[in-house]
Amino acid sequence: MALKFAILGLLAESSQTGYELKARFGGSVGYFWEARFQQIYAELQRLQRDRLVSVETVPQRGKPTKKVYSLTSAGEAALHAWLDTPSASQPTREEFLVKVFSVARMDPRRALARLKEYREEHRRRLETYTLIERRLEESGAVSDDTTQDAMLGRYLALRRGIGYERECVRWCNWAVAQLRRRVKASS
Amino acid sequence: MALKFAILGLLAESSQTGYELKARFGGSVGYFWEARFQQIYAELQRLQRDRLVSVETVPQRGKPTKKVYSLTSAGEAALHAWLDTPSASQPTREEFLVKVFSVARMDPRRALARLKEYREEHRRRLETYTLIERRLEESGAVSDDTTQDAMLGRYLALRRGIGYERECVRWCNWAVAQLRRRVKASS
DNA sequence: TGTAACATGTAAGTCGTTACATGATTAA
DNA sequence: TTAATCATGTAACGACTTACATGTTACA
Repeated sequence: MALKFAILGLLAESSQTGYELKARFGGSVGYFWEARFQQIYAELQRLQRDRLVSVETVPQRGKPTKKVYSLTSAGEAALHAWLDTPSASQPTREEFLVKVFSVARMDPRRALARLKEYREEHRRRLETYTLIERRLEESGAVSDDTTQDAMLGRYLALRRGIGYERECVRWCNWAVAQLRRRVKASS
Repeated sequence: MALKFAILGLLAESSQTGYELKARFGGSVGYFWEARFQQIYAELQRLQRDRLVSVETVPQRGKPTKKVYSLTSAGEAALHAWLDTPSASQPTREEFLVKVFSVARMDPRRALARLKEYREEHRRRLETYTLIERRLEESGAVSDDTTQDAMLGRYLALRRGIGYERECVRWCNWAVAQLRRRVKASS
């Protein structure tokens, strides 16, 4: 469901091809809902079948012919209806935490290594997000006080991403300390 | 993949039936990987086929016959191998944040209502988790300083859950303030 | 008499991943 | 000539959801 509406949401901003949508996913909704080309193309076909988007085939010189998708009024209505529906609480799925759950079965040194890898991954994400935030702020589009209408969703989502990654790294630091004690105790 | 090893991890603690596993999922790994009965039963059949678990059929009086599953040595080896494999970074999937991304398309008042529902959901979860933590601490099994070996994974995961929900609620509060300004501006 | 807890499944369908497949243009 | 960017797909498979299906005992 979410992919469908992530696409409709992006098409509401501007008509574009599947290829362009894939690129837009990175740097926007993609932080919270990734998708591969195959999935996007398949979804676009379904959306077209259901008349939520329309297509225009545009031949190009020097490049392959592309299909530009646009939101139809039915698509806009569907998007609005979905946005205004309370979200059913969805299960959290964090593979790494499933591993953490069995950490007592591991050699503490190796567990520590895995945990540090995880921390690095999230440190990098945090860095990326804060960089994007800085650029947005410098461009004057957003700030804590005033945010351009069109940027609001992007900004709110970005701040959530930053908060999430920051908290994640903080937990990692604490967990690393917990495991270090165990390494000492076992040596 | 994760479900498979979540089950193996629980069976490593003690042999049990699919029905019991489902119950154990709540209050433990279930915070980070939920599963329905159907999925657990199906997975157990696959694990049995692959000799990672063994089964004993136990007739009961007063209750239906049950199948008690145990980890085999092959199952233990598979669990350890998985635990010690670096986790590939997995995509985040948060449906609500996909909605947030399109918030500029909504009436601010309605957006505020949806956001508050989301906040309530996470407030409740936070409350549940902190209650569980308090009970664990009172039982003497865990603390910031010393944690029983068998409890370590449970405790680390729980603290992650608490951190996540707390940060989520904090973001909601900030986002509510942002939207409130928009409601005022539009009235 | 009904419902909650115990106990286990099948079948159909959706969502997502991995692998396979094609082909043009541009810049190094 | 090699890689990157643009551009779009199919097919097989695995993970997960929803709906359907069955039967016992204990307790209110």
